[in-house]
This record gives sequence, C-alpha cells and structure tokens, in this order.
Amino acid sequence: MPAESDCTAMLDSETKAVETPEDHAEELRLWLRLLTCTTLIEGEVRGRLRQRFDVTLPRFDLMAQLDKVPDGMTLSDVSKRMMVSNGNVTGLVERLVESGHLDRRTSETDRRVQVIRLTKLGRAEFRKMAAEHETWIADLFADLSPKDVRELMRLLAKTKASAQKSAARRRP
Amino acid sequence: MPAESDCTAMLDSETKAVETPEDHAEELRLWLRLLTCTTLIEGEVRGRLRQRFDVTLPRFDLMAQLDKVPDGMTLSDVSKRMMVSNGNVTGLVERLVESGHLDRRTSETDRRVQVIRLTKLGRAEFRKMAAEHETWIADLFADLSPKDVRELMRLLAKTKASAQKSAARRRP
DNA sequence: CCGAATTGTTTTAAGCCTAAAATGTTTTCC
DNA sequence: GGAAAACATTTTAGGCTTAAAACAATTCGG
Repeated sequence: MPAESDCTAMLDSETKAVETPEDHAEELRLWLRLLTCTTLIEGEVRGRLRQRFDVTLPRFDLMAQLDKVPDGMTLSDVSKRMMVSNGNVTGLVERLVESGHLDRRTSETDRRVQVIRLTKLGRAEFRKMAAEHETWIADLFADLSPKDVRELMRLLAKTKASAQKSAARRRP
Repeated sequence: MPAESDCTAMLDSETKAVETPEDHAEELRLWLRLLTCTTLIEGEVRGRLRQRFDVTLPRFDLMAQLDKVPDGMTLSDVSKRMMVSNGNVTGLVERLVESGHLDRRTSETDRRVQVIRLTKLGRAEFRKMAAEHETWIADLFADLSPKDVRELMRLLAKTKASAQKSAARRRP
C-alpha cells in the first residue's frame, strides 16, 4: 500500500478551500445533547402541567407571554415571541378565548390587528400555575451550582447569537 | 410603617422549612434560554431539510436512529431513543415504509415485535442528507470556540443528569 | 397448565404545528 | 386619488404528537 494513502487532508495547508471534509462531530454531539436536555425537561413540564392543572404547555406559554403585558399584545407579537407560526397562534387563542382565559378584540386604530389579553380568570389561573411551575424548574436544575447556571447562561447566549447569525446568513 | 414589614424570609434561619418563597428566577431564565436556543436551531434545521430534501425533521431523526444499527431496531427501541410516544412512531414508520425508505417485518421469535431497518434507498438518501446536515450544525455553532463546546457539553451533561434525577423523584 | 401480569404495538380522539394561499386592511408613492 | 406594496390575520391541507384505551402475544407464578 503506497504511503500516499495515509495522507490526511491537513497536508494541503496552503489551499484551505480544497475539499477538506472537516470533522464537525463535536458540534453534532453538542446539538444532540442540547436537544435531549430540552426534550427531557419539556416533556417533564408538559406532564406536570397536564396532571396538576389539566393545561397544555403551549397554552401555558401563551399565557406567560400575556402575563407580562397588562395592556395585551397583537397576535403577531405573540407569534414572534413564541417563535411559532401565525396560524398556530390563531388556533391557540381561539381555544383560550373559548375557555374564558383570554379576551380578544379588534384594535380601534387598525382593523387588521387583534389585541389579546388575559381575563381576570386567565390571570388568576396563570399565576397559580406559574408559581408551581417555577418550583418544578428549580427542581429539574437542582444539581447545578449557581456558578454552573451563570456559565450555562453565558454559553447559551453565545450559542443563540451564533445561530441567529447563521440563520441570517442564509435568509438575508 | 413598622420596621417588621421590611423583614425578609431569610431572617428565620433556623427553621428553613418555614414558607420561604425562594427565588428561582435564575433557573427559570436559564430554562427559557435553553428552550429558545433549541427552538431556534431546530426551526432552522427543519426549514433547511424541507427546502433541500423535502423531508421532515422527525423522519430525518428516525432514519438517523436506524443508520446506526444495520440489523434494525424494534419500534419500542426507536420510541425510547427518540423520546416520543409509541403511537407516534407507528405513524412515522408507516409513512417511511410507504415511501420506500424503511423495511418493516415481524420478528420471527416474538410475534409482538416489529423490526424496522433502512432500505438501500433509505440509507443512501439519509447519508446524503446527513453529510449536509452536519455542515449546517457546524455553521450554526460556528461562533463557539472548541473550549466553549467542551464546556457546554459538560454543563449539559450535568443538566441532563439533574433533570433525570428530578423526573425519577416524581415517578419512582 | 392456566390465569394474571407484562410487554409491544396500534388505534383513537384531540390538539399542536407548519408552509402556503387567501382575505381584508393600511400605507406608500406616483 | 388610486394602484401597488406591505402588513395582520385566517384558512387550508397535511403531518406530528400525545395520552389513554384496545388489542395481541409472551412470560410468570401458582
């Protein structure tokens, strides 16, 4: 077997663009681990919300967005904040209005816009759920030291920025 | 206003069990950031898979599981590995068998069990997609240094362990 | 050996989610 | 002013997802 067959792509150090099938296995493993963590925690939260309060995670998330703004938000705002499609929000809101948790009205100044806000009932129920939810999260992350939490926050911020940049590169 | 109203819960340092509405805001913010990162990257990958290969993320994920094992897996195995419900896998597999990417057969030794594996076509298509997928992931994480990647891996491993422990505490 | 648990899968009913097309409204700008 | 672009939302069609119930096959204990 000739020696050449052992050459690695690295030999060709001057012309870096030349087909160097680079190794990205580490990033791939990182992505899978990130996904696993999120799926695990999300599933746990989903199950607890259903058992304790008979509510779905998307509904809880939507109410969480609205709890922060007393004057309500438009559907587009919610859609952007939750990073879900417009049509998705339409259906979600429909069901929450139906159940009396949300109030929806057409904007006076722009008749395209629907403004939604929590009803008294919706806010009360959300606050109750949110309090318990916070303890679940604390418990799920219980083994992380304050320093771990800070460090994770920092690295995830960096990750988010990197991903946003990459997404923008593709969709300018 | 009497001085007592400024007392914090911390004053009562001996009896820690006494209603100390502890502050878990940091963990909550961490969870939201983790979720944001995952959603962002997942959405990006989903979109690219659809545009480039007209395939959905769940199908890609299922094929990824099968690519690792030439002899195939049972539906339960897949379900556990992907952390999704059994019924979900049934439907997913149905569609992938239909499109010729998967082969499904009943186990000889246990007629309850369905063994699925990639077909030649399925494997070939998956390999093509996976190669490109890896470059997307590398690009999405491009701004992280190798040290960042290692550190994130470590912290996410710790997070996963913590969450699993918490889940087990609730469901023994 | 046989009934009772257990295990693996499918079905069911309901809800979530997306991309793309359609609808209605406002703004832009000639 | 009015056509065209931009915007906010809804609709549509299809797929994903879950929990729970139903079904089928195997294993376990007496």
